[in-house]
Amino acid sequence: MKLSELFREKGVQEHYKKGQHIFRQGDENVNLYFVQSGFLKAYYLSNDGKEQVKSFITPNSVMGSLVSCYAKGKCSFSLASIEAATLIKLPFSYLLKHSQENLLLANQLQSLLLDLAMKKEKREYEFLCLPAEQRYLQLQNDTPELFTKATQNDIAHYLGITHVALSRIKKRLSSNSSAL
Amino acid sequence: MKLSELFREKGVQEHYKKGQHIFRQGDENVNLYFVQSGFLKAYYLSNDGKEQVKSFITPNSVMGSLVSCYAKGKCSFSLASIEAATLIKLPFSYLLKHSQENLLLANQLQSLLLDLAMKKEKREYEFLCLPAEQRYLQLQNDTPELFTKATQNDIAHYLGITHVALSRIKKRLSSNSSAL
DNA sequence: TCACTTTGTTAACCCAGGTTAATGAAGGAG
DNA sequence: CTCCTTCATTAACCTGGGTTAACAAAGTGA
Repeated sequence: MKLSELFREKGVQEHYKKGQHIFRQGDENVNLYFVQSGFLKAYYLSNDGKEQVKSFITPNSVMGSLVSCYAKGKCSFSLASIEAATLIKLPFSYLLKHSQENLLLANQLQSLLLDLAMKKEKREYEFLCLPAEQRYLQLQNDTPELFTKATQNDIAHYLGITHVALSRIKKRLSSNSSAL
Repeated sequence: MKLSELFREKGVQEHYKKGQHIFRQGDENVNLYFVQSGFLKAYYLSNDGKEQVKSFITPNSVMGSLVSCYAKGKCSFSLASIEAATLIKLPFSYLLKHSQENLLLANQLQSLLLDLAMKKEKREYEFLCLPAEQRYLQLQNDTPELFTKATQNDIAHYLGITHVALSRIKKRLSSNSSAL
């Protein structure tokens, strides 16, 4: 059995309107979600009530709170749709159980996790080694489609800055490039 | 077969002196390392030659460059010992191959990856949502033993700041606490 | 149509942290 | 012991980004 089959056969399709939440920080949510269509953002609310964007989620990816799914904690972030979305919901335990008796599935979960780990490693690198301006350029390069869907505010919070700082960066970049 | 057995039976023990490198950024290194003893740091050299610490590695953990092991790229960071260390080296492909036919091993690799993913998620959260001072306090809380082994410089670079800024933070904290 | 909300830009002011450099303490190596 | 290197602290100066607020543009709804 393949992962996609498991989602198709055992998962439940759900529709979300723009701006709706799939789950909220503090919830217990033990599901994985496969994104069929739409556009999501995962974000943290910090202690002082400020929003910081953990990641944007595009179609054909799998999303969920590992801490809640796997470590039986509460979701450390919220998941909401930026664009009307269709998801397939599947309890993580279901996948875990099947992966304990099905090698193909176990290996698919493995490569999912390996890809996730490498993505997170990249983000860690960017926060450690690149200034905000460079992170902005990287993002433009890596996922240009994001700029048509997310607000400047969300993009800034993904980069770890405010929308005011992002606006300044854009101005700086445009004046530099025109000066060349 | 368990993961620990695989390391014990198929791995090669290696000894490193303080300050020695296990691999360097740009190398191809397809091994996983199990840390028997010692203390390591993984660090990036950014374009302008500055060092940033990706992570500290304590005994009983497994370390390696996923990008090099799994994605067949070059190591994106260097791995060096801070304290004399004994490691067991095992090609990642070996683990991957066996995990494709051995469920127990596949599930152990899985939980290794899940733990890694959660650790990285925590770090991402800290960079996004916490100021340097808070990150410092967290680190003190999470791994106090680190402060006896790593230099202020390494700790600062792990926090994403310079050792000068770290010194200022410490001063700020000590004067605040004495004022209470 | 007009009112209201959301979004993006810009300015003014402030502060945390970067940079550079001086100083001192600690620890080898000879 | 002396020299030299590594490590930590501190000061002076500068800059990028946070904060607040004003303003304009673009939706959105009644």
